[in-house]
Amino acid sequence: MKIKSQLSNIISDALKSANIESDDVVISDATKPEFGDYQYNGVMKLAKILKQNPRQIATNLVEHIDTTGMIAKVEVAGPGFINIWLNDEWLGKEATAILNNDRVGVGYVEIPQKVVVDYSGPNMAKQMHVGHLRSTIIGDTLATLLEFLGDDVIRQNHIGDWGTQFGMLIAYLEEQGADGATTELKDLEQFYKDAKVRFDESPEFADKAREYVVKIQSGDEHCLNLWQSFIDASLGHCEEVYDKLGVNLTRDDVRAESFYNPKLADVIKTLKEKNLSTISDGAECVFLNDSEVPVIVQKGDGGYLYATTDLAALEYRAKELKADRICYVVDARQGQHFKQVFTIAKQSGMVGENVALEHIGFGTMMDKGGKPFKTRDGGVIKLIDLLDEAVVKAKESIKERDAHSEDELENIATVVGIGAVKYADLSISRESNYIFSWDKMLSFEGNTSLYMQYAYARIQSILRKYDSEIKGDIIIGDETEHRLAHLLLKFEDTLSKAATDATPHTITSYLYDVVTQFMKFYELNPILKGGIEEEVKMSRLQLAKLTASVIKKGLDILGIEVVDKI
RNA sequence: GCACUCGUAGCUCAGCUGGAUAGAGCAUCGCCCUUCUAAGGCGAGGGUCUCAGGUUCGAAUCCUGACGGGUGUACCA
Repeated sequence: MKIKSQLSNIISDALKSANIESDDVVISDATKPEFGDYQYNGVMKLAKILKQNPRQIATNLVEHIDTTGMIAKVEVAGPGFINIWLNDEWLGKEATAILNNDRVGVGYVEIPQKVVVDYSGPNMAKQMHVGHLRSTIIGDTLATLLEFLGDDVIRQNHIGDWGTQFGMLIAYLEEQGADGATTELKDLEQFYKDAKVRFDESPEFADKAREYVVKIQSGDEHCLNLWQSFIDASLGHCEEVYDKLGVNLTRDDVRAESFYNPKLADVIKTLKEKNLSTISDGAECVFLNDSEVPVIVQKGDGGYLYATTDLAALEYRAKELKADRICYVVDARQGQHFKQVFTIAKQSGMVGENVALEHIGFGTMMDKGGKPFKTRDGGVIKLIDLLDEAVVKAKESIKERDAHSEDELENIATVVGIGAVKYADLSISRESNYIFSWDKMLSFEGNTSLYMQYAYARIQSILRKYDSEIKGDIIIGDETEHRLAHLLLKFEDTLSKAATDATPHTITSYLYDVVTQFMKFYELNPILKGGIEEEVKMSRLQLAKLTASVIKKGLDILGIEVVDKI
C-alpha cells in the first residue's frame, strides 16, 4: 500500500480544484500523534510565491480536500500546516484486504531495474573474519529487498582469488600433499601462517612460490589445478559461514578476480585510446581533476591493480549483464577508490551515462573501547567462531526461561543467536562505525531481534490457544488499533525507502515501531479473555495475525528467522 | 598538506530531500504479574543537537569557518 503517494494525489487534486499552482506534493509523517497521521507542509512555500497569507491558502485548500475515502479529517494548524487523519473504516478495510496476502500488501516497483549487488567478497587466502560480516549481510538484505520489490537482481561475489600470495599457498599445498592439505585447510589462517614461515625460512621454497605465481598467470595446468583445489576448499569455508548466516550466495554468484584477468589488457587499451591515461614514473596512470595523486592502472612491471580489475568488472556488469544500477557493498574506507573508478568508467564509456553506480559504504565494527574489533591477543576474530559463540550465549539465556526439549532449545538458540548478530548490525545506520557488544545484542531488550521474535512468538501462542477458524474483518476500535493498523499498512512505504537509500536500518526501526505498538495494543485490548464480543475478538485476532505476518516478512527480508515458541 | 566522514541525554543510537514542545533503548527512580509468554507495559528525571557566523517566516537538518575524533592519500586489495 503506497499511502504517501495516494495522499499526495488527493492533495494535488485539491490544489488543482482550488486553482493553486504547485509542482510536487510532499507528504510527511506527522511529528506527533496530536497532529494526526500525516501532514502537508507545502502551503508555507506556496504562500511565499503567491504572496498570500499561508493560513488563508491552507483554509481554502482544506475545503477542497476529499475526505470521503481514506482521509477522515484535515485541519489547519500553526502557521499553515495541514494535518491529516486517516479514516478508521478505510484502515480496517485495507488491513482486512491484505490478511491473506502473502506479500502483506506490498506491491511491485513501477519500473523494474536490473540491479547488480556486489557483496561479501572474501579473500580466498584467509578465513572469513568479522570484517566480512557487514558486507555480507547488508548486501544480502539489499539483494533480497530489491528482489522482493520486483527488481531483477544479480548477486555478485567478487572473491579475491588472484595475486602473489597464491603462489606461496599452492607451493605449500603441493609440499603438504593433497591428503594432508585437506585437513590442514580446515584452518586457513594457520595454513597461511605455516606457508609464510616456510617462505621466510627456505629460499628454495620462496623461489618456487614466485615461480608458481608466474605459472598460474601463464596457464600452467599443474599449477592451475593446485590453485583450483585450493580455491574450492577455501570457498567451502565461506559456504559454511553463508549457511550458518542464512545468506543466499551460491557458487553461481561467484565472479572472482581471476574471472576479469583476461579482460585487463583491454581495459588499459580503452583508457589509452580515450587518452585518459598517461605514463608517470613508469606506471600507467589516470589523473583525475588535476589531482596530484593518480589512479594507477598498470604497474611499472606490467602488473595490474585492483582499480583495473574493478574497471573490468564495471564494464562487464554494464555491458554484458546490462545492469541499470550497480551497488557495491564495501567498507566506507574505500570511498575514494570507488569515486575514482566510477568516474573513469563513465568518462571512458565502459559504463553508460544512465547506469547508476553506487558505493554502499559501511563503517567499521569496533570494540567497547572504540578500537577495531579483535580477539584478546589482537588477532582477527573468525566469523564462524563469532557465530558459534552467539548461539552458545543465546542458549544459555534461553535455558533459564522455560522447559524446552533439547532439539527445541538448539533450534531456538540458533535462530535467536544468529538473528541477534545480524539484527545488531542491520539496525545501525550503515555509514557510521558501530560498537559491537555481546551484552547489548543478547540483552534481548529494546530494539533487538529478540524483541521482535518474542512478540511474534506471543502472537503465535494466542493463535494456538484460539484453535478454531479466525474469520471476519478488522474493525478499528480505538487509538491503539488505529495506529497499529496504520503502521502495518506503511510496510510498503518503508520498504521503498529502504530500497532507494539502501538502508536496512529503516526496516528495523519500522519493525520496532510495529512491535512496540502491538505491545501497547495487546496490554490495553485483551483478545481471548472473557466478556469480549465475538466480532471484536475476531477483529483483534486478525490484527494480531496481520502483525505477525508483517514481523515475519520484515525479518525475512533482513534474513532473520522466527520461531513459534520461545 | 589535501580529501572524505562523524560530532545529538551518563552510555548506545534514531531523526538530516528545512517545519510545531528534538525521539528511542540501556542505566537511575517509581508503579503494574490469581489476568492471552513480565525477555512485557505505564510513568519520572536526564539536552546550549561541539562551537561561531550565514541563508530562511522557520535550522539538529542547508552553506561557510573553527575545534575535536575517525579514515584515505603513487605502483597491496
